[in-house]
Amino acid sequence: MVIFASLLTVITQGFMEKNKPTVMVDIAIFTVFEDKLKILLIKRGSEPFKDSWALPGGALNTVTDNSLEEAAMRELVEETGVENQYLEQLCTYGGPDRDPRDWTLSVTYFALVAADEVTLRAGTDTMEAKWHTLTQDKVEVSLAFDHERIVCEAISRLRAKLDYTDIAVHLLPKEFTLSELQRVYEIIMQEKLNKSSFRMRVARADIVAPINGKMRTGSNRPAQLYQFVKHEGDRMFFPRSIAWAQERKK
Amino acid sequence: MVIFASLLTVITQGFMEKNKPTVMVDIAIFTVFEDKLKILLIKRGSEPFKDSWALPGGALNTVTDNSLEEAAMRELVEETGVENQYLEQLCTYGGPDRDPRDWTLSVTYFALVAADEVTLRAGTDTMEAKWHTLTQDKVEVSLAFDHERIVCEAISRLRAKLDYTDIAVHLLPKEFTLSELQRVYEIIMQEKLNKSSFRMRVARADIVAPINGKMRTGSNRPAQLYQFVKHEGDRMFFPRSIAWAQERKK
DNA sequence: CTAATAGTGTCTATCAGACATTATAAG
DNA sequence: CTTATAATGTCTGATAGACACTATTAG
Repeated sequence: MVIFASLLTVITQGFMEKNKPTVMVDIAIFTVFEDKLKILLIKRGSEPFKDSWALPGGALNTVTDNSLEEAAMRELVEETGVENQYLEQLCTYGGPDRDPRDWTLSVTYFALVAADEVTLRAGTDTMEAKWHTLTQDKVEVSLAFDHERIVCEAISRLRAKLDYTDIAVHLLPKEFTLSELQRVYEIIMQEKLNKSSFRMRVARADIVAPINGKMRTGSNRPAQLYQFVKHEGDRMFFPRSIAWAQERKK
Repeated sequence: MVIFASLLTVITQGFMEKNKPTVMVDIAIFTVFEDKLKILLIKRGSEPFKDSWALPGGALNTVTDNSLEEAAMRELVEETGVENQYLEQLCTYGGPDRDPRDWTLSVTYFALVAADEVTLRAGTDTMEAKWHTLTQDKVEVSLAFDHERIVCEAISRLRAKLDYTDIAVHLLPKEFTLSELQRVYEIIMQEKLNKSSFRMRVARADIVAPINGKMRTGSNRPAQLYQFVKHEGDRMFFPRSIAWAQERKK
């Protein structure tokens, strides 16, 4: 009986090994321009979900990919043409019904790119890549698979991290003013922030440095240009969180 | 024996199929007792890493598992005998060298259980489950695969979330005193916390409620017993983070 | 009484937010 | 001059941390 049971186990495991899930790597790539948070989507050229929009991604290939991060970075560079961008693992989703073809597992990432450095991959015969505006955390088009949920999760993470880290600098060009940085925070947080508080916090966090003598000119007082200063762990911890403070207002 | 051999062939062929990785679900299960943070480890009964300790886990079964979460929860219940514990996805690791047998992908979770509710699975012939004390974020035994890295990541996440959420209540029995709750925080944060500040924050967060009339007695002033109050989203956001405050001291 | 732990009160430094004020450009 | 935006200053309320203090049990 014991032998029979263990045999069953082996058989089951045998089937299981054969029935591995298909593993995908999908990325939510964000940028900010036109005063809006944007996400990069790909129009699907084939079934399932033909003509729907989806997150850039692809199947993991164990022969060519040496890590998940590498697979994600490859996809990111392929789509945006930009290397060394901010990339962070998000969540992993799995289930039998995510894709009608198979039990699939998606390891999702989220990436931040500066709009001015991106050159979208030329639209091929079947695939079209396009920035979509996020309004109330949603795009206007319907998304393939469970990608809508992934987008929500990605925005939620982005907003959470914005509150206690410096990652917003990755959305800006190499040189930027503090007002521009604050504007990015406001666009993503969907809240107006206090100028002096914001500046004090940014100064304390020590993540930007003025570029001596360089100013952004216009028909008003010129603004000091800053650049991002790399930090080990590149985190800036705010002593109080912006989100909490705003929570208190209600 | 012949049956075994042919089954092995099937298994091997399964591995080769379509360049898919083998998918594992591993869990870092924490508890607190004896004034120490503990993690549940399993002694491996077979190669590779025979006799090393590893995180509880197993291969994802696409035939029986309907989601990753379900697979993780099954593993958690199997090991601890406790249902409905705190379970959260951690990270996903993948690479060709994590396991000598195959390109593997581990979806890792972390779980919190109350020590008094756990009954460790009876040790079978080959597997032994045991709580290991974490000292300086390390166990005294060597871990299989890249599980040491996963444990580090899990502790780091636990500590981070402790700072702005209420998850520590999941490490305590159903009834507890505020001093006990504070002690759990101190054990994990490895810092002594201020009593009045801690109590004010806990009170404001509104996540525990006194159990009317119930007191813990001893050879000192009796302490009010509290119970956990479920909250939607079950998060308590501290207006200032404990960690930051302590960062400032240096 | 003492010992031990529970629980509260007071003071201080710090910080976010609100709002005002000054600075510097173009036209 | 006006307009626009940059940048700084001032005041207030909230709060974490330090530390002292009171409360309540057992023995």
